[in-house]
Amino acid sequence: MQMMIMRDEVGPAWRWTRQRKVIVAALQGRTDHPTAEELYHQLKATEAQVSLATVYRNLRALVREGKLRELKGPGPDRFDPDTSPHYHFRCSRCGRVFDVETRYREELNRVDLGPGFQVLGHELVFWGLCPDCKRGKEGEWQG
Amino acid sequence: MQMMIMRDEVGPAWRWTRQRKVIVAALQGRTDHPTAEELYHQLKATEAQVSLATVYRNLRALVREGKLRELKGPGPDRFDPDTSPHYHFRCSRCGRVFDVETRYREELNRVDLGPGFQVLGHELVFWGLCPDCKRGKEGEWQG
DNA sequence: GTCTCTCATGATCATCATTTGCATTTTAAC
DNA sequence: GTTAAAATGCAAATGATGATCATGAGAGAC
Repeated sequence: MQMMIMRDEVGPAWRWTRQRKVIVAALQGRTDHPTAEELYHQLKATEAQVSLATVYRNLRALVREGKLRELKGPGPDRFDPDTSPHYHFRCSRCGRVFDVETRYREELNRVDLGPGFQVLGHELVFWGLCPDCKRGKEGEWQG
Repeated sequence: MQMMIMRDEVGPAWRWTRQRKVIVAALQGRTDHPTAEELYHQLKATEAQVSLATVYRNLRALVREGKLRELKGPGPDRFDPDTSPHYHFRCSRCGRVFDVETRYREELNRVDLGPGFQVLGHELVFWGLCPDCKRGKEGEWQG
């Protein structure tokens, strides 16, 4: 299911370049929230070379337009092509990020933090050990 | 209410140096989750000078020992002397971080993310406009 | 107090993630 | 095709943070 990314007209004209197509396609092709660097390496292996700066520039641009989510945390930023409301689990051992579902989204969206605070959204991140790392407790780190 | 920070004996001996006293006191004296740099500037103004490297070293050391919390996000890390369970609100405009309370902590601690996942904790961060920034929507950024 | 052994500090340099400047190439529109 | 604005690639610049290493300072033994 290849979801097209369109662009509402704001700011300078948007050009659908070869690099942008490749970057978006690569990101949408995986569900593991890669870093810019990881995406860059993937593309480098392809015939469709893209510079690291361009990967960063385009990922940030897409985030600015709300087409991607940017996940902060220890280590480099990760990017999530799924902008629908959902939460994440970060493995403390291998650093990988997984999607998770909970039933609290509606409630948390309505939280009142007191007078004067305008809440526009929230992030919920669980952390612990992922199945792989829990199983191989004494083993090696998996990238 | 000046809370003492003690240390359980693990690793090399802990020396209660002048710099450590000053850093901890400065951090506990504020509730606004400062960055290492902000803390450094505050101390620089004092007669009790401390190098930036030492500020970082000691903040990280205290985090490692669970005496402080480290808040990730856009911009440099912030530090919270309050390690009791609570959540945060980050102003998208000025970047400041505020403490918030919700009634979901117990429930969220018990969330089951599926077989194999060992959940050790979670972070919940709300974002939006703080009272100051909401009021002065067209004004300047406040640091 | 003072000796001494570690550990901590300060200053600088190194690194990692990311951004930016700029000359060159592409795209989208005519 | 021509053309102007926008995007790219590369390299150098940043910003936040960690590491190195010679020097300084706690803390316990005497």
